[in-house]
Amino acid sequence: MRIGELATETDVNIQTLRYYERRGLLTPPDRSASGYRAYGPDAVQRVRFVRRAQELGFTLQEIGDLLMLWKDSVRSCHAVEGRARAALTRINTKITDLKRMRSALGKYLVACEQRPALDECPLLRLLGGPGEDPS
Amino acid sequence: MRIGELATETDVNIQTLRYYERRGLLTPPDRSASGYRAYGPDAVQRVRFVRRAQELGFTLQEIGDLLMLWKDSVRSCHAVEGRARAALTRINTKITDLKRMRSALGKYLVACEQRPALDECPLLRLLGGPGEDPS
DNA sequence: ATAAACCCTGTACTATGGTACAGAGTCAAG
DNA sequence: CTTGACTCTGTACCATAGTACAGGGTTTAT
Repeated sequence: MRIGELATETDVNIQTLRYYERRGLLTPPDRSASGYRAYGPDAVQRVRFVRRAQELGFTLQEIGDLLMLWKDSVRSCHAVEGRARAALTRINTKITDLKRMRSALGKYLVACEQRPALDECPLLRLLGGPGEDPS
Repeated sequence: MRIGELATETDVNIQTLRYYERRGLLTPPDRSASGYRAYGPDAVQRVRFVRRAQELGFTLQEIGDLLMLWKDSVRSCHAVEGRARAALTRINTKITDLKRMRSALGKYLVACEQRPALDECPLLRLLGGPGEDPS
């Protein structure tokens, strides 16, 4: 299997596959006599692993760690759990931040909709104004 | 007021202030005879506006737009509302994505904790496994 | 008058996750 | 046997939001 087929199969850009290899996420495959990458069928599995892990919120760095840990699979469960917990914490933090943003922004939008006066934008006012207008 | 004082006052890095100026978020201030930026007191207000807007989830691009719109403040309320709505939509999308990640990851972690068997990590198993490494 | 502290521009680098392009070599079909 | 599709490496570039540094000039206090 050459890189183009792997790309089609996994729906991942060729450049991205080579990028993953550089990042250490894909094991450098055997090469044909002319230097073409020759992937075994496992490669598809591996690429999908990477994409699934990304969907779970792991960074490429963490995914690399995960793959390292996979090598001594039996003893690494604890370490993997740690990574997952770190990802979860990060996700929770982001959700909290975003919710805070959302509620603040939501308030401003309500003010905008109610249009208490016609002459100024409540959103800009509530932001304090960029300088000409002391809030 | 020179740039260092503005930086201290707003708790924003000097480099960042110059970056904001390049991005068009800060009006280029007057210069002293020797070329030093000389800010008026409004500059503090302006920098704080930028930071507050960032906290609401606006990108620097959008903040730039907001500042443009501010110029014709009366007629721009609608346009501002549009930006805010875009930011809100983006925030909601992110929250949804993150919640999906969190619930998936949470399931795996539960499996990890319950440790149904001692010999393999459920998290890696549930990810499908990275493919047996031929190395 | 000299040293510390400050400021200037321009450029390059950080992290994150890729994408694009140049210029060369290789493979398969007509 | 040539054309088109594919692949190779290396390098540069995209967005985002900055940060750092080199190599100068300026201001201020002693």
